[in-house]
Amino acid sequence: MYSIKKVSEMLGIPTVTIRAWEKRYQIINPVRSNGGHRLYSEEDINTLNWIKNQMDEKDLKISEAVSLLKQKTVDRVADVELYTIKKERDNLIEMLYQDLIGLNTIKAHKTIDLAFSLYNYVDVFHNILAPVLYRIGTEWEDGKIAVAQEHFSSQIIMQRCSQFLWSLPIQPNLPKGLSLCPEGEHHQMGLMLFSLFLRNKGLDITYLGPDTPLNELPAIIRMKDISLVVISITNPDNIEELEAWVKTCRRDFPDVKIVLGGTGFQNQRTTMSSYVLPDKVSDWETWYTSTIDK
Amino acid sequence: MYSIKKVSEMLGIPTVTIRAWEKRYQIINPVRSNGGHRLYSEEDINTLNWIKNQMDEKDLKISEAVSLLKQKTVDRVADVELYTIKKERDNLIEMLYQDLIGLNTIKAHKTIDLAFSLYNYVDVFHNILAPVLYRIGTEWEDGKIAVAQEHFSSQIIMQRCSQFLWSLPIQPNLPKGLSLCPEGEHHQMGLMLFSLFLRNKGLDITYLGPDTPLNELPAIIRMKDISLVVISITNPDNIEELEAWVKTCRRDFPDVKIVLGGTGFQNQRTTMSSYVLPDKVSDWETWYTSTIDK
DNA sequence: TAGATTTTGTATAGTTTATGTACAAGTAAT
DNA sequence: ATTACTTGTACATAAACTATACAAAATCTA
Repeated sequence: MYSIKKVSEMLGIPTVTIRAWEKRYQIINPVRSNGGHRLYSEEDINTLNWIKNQMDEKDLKISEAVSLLKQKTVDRVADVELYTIKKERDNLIEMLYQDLIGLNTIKAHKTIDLAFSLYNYVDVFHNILAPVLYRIGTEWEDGKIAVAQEHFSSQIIMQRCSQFLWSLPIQPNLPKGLSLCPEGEHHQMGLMLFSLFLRNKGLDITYLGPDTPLNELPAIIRMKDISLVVISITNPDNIEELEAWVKTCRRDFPDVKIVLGGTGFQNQRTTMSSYVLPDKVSDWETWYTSTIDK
Repeated sequence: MYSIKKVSEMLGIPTVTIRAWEKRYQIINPVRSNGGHRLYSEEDINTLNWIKNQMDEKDLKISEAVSLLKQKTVDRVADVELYTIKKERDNLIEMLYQDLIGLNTIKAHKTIDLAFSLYNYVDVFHNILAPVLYRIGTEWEDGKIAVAQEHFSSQIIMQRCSQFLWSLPIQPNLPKGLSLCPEGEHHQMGLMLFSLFLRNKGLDITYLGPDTPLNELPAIIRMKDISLVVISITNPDNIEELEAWVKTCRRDFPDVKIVLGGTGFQNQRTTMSSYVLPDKVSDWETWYTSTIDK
C-alpha cells in the first residue's frame, strides 16, 4: 500500500492530477486509511502506469487512454453477456469451437459453463463437447488447424470431463473398472465418454488415459481388484498386440470382463469381435444391462 | 533493562517521541518499575531501531514503517504456525503420494481438497502438489513405479492446477502471455507453476502445455497479440532448435519478451542465457518487478 | 475561420489528519 | 534536593482531503 505522494513520485504524476483522474474517469478506486487518506494497491499503480505509458508512447489524451483501458475490460464482459442471448445448441457448439480455435481459455470455460447450465451433463458430453473435439481432431488431421490448437482444445475439454470422473457418486458394490488407450494412442474422447457412462452408473472407474503400456495392466488389476477393463483403439495396427494381450488376460484373469472400442475396429476382422462395443449410446445401455447389471 | 533516556541517547530519538510512538502505534510494551518508570528490553530497542532504520533508509513515514513491522510479525507468526504443522504437511504429501500410486482417483481428490482447505493455494502448488509430482517423476525415471501410475498422477495434479488458470481474475492492461514446452517435452509441472505465478499477478496467460511445435508460435503471437512467451525445457538436446527459434522471434517480434526455464538449462552453455529464469520463486519476483512491472 | 464549448492540467481555499515536540503538574530515584 | 520519568494536553508543521476555480489546448459549431 502506497501513499499518494509515493505514487506521485514513482510515476511522475502530480498528486492533484492523480486525484482528478480518479474523480473524472473512475479508473482506480484506492482504499482509504482510517483518516481517509488514499492507499494505492499494486493494481492501482499498474493501471495508472499503463495509462501514463499509453499517453506518452502513443501521444494519446487522457480520455483516449481511459477508453482504451475500459475497452479492454469491457471486451471480456461483453463476450460473456453475449452468451445469454445465443443459447441454442448449434450455436453453443460453434461458439465453443471458435473459443478453442482462438485459444481463449476463459471464454471457452464460460461457454462450457453455460452449456452445463442449459443441458444435463450427459447431453453436454455427447452433443457438445464430443462433437467439437471430433471436429477439431478431424481438421487437425487434415492440416487445417495447428497442433497447438488441437492440444489446447483437447486439454480443456478433457479437463472438464474428468472433473465428473471424481465428483459423481460411487456405488461400492458394483464392479471396479479400468479404462485406457494402449501406447501410441492419443484419441481419448471416446474412451472418456464411455468411462463417464460407466461412472454415471456408479462404477468405480480408474481412468488411466492414453499411452498406457499393456504389460503393466496385470499388476494394476491385481492391486485394485479390477473386474472390468475398457480399452479404446484408433489405429488398426495396434489390434495385433492387443489381441495377444487379451489372450493372456483371459487366461490369467478369467473373471475379468473386457470391453473394446474405438474407430480402430471398423471393418477389421479380429478374433476379439465379441468384446467390441458398438459406437451408439443406446447400444451401451443394452450392453450394460446384459453384462454388468445382470 | 534500559531507561528511556538511555534508549533515547542510543537511538537518537527524543524521549517524547518514543512515548508518543508507544501510545499511538502500540509497537512496544516496555515493563514498568515499581514506581512506573519504563524499562526497555533488548527486544524493545531492536524494534525501535528497526523502525528508525526503515524510516531513514526507505524514506517511510512512521505509519508506513509500523504497518511493515506488523506485516513482518504476522509473517513470522505464520512461519511458526507453518512449522508446527509441517508434520501435517508432510503427512498430506505422503497421503497424496499413496493415493496417486494406488490409482485412487476419489481419495486423491479428497486429499487435494483437504490440502486446499488447510493452506493457501500457492502453498499447495509449491509445497504439496509439485513435490509429490516430482517424487513420482523421479521414481518413474528410476523404474520404481509404472508408466500408468505416473500418467495417472500427473493427469490429476495438472487438472487441479489448471483450474486456477481460468478462475483467477485478470487485469486487462497487463501483457498477454503464452506458455509451452516444445515438441518432445513432457515435464510440465515447472511450466505450470510459473504460469500460475504469472496468472496470479493478473496476466492473461494462454497455457499451451507440452509438445507444442515452435513453428506454430508466430501465428499465435499475432493472433492473440502476445507480448510474453514462456518456454520450458527439460532435455538439453532441444536447446539448439530453441536457440534458432529465439533468434527468429527476436527478429520478427522485437517487442515480445521471452522467458526460458526448466532443468534443461542447468550447466549448459547457450547464447540465450539472458532469457533463462532461475528456479527460485523469490527470483521470479525479482524478474517480475524488473521486466513486467517496470 | 471566428467564437463557443469541452477537455485537461493545475491552483487555491478551507479542513482534517499525521507526526514530532513542548509544557505542566505530579511522582520516583538517588 | 535535584534530576529523571510519568500522564495528559496542547501546538506547529507537513501532508492529504474536498470542492471550486481557472487557463491553455483541443474540439465543435455557426
